[in-house]
Amino acid sequence: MLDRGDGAGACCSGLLTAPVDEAQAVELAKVFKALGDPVRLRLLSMIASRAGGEVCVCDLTPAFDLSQPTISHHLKLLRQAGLIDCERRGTWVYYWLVPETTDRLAALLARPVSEQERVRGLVGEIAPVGRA
Amino acid sequence: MLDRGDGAGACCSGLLTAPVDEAQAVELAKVFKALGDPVRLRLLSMIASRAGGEVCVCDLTPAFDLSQPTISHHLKLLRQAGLIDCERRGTWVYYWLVPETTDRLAALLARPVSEQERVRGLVGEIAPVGRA
DNA sequence: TGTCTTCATCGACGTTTGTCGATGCAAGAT
DNA sequence: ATCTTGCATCGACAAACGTCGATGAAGACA
Repeated sequence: MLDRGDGAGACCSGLLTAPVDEAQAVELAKVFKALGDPVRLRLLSMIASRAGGEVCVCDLTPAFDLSQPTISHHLKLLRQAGLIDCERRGTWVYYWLVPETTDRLAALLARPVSEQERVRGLVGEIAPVGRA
Repeated sequence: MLDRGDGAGACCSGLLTAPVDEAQAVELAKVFKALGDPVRLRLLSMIASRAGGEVCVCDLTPAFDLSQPTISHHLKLLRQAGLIDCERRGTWVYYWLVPETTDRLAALLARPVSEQERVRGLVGEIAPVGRA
């Protein structure tokens, strides 16, 4: 999932600049679908914003008015989408963000700078990327 | 939906830097859920990547192996999520992207630059934002 | 060994979703 | 006025989803 092995092709093309093919859309939809639930969004946000970068499940579960199996189920979906990963250490299980996945989503939703200029007006604020 | 009227508060906080509250998560989940379907992703991509910025429904429907009411239903969901908008001109209906919504999603999924440096190694490539 | 705690999996249930055919509505064409 | 075309809405149905209680598995501890 979220294969980045196709070089500069589909990986970096962006959702908004060229039509995505069906296979790509199926893979992408899985990740967006994982984000399409309030509980999972809050879980991801809690995990990602954690200071140490890790959260124990025992700290996540009591934050919701849901049963423990339900939280476990949502964490599984987030993990299958490649958004988080986990590890068992002794009695507890710790989850952390996979930033590469959210980075890729952000890049897919971002428009080229040249297109943003048409709406906003902050061209001079951004230094040219690449060669200075 | 996607109200930006709360100043610099929830609008720009970012999903990954601080835990989102429940109301915010509910609103955001609607948008991500709209993206969580391969057909809708392809529709959005086809609309957004269109040269003139607009697409007639009559150009979208034959691109899928689905019935016309189904395409119409998906377009409605995308519109309710604030991702696209439409207008009837004579016989035809034209759809276009609402870039503010995708911009906001991209910003929500983006990490602060300082955090990206820990993973990648291109600190010197990026000029400091704000004061030079 | 046995017990306790933490978390995942299972089976079930009601709700939501994606899809279809049938129908309705708006706007041009005849 | 009538027909035709383009698109939305309606009603129905199977599949997927979110949730729960019950159960299972892994590890700590006595």
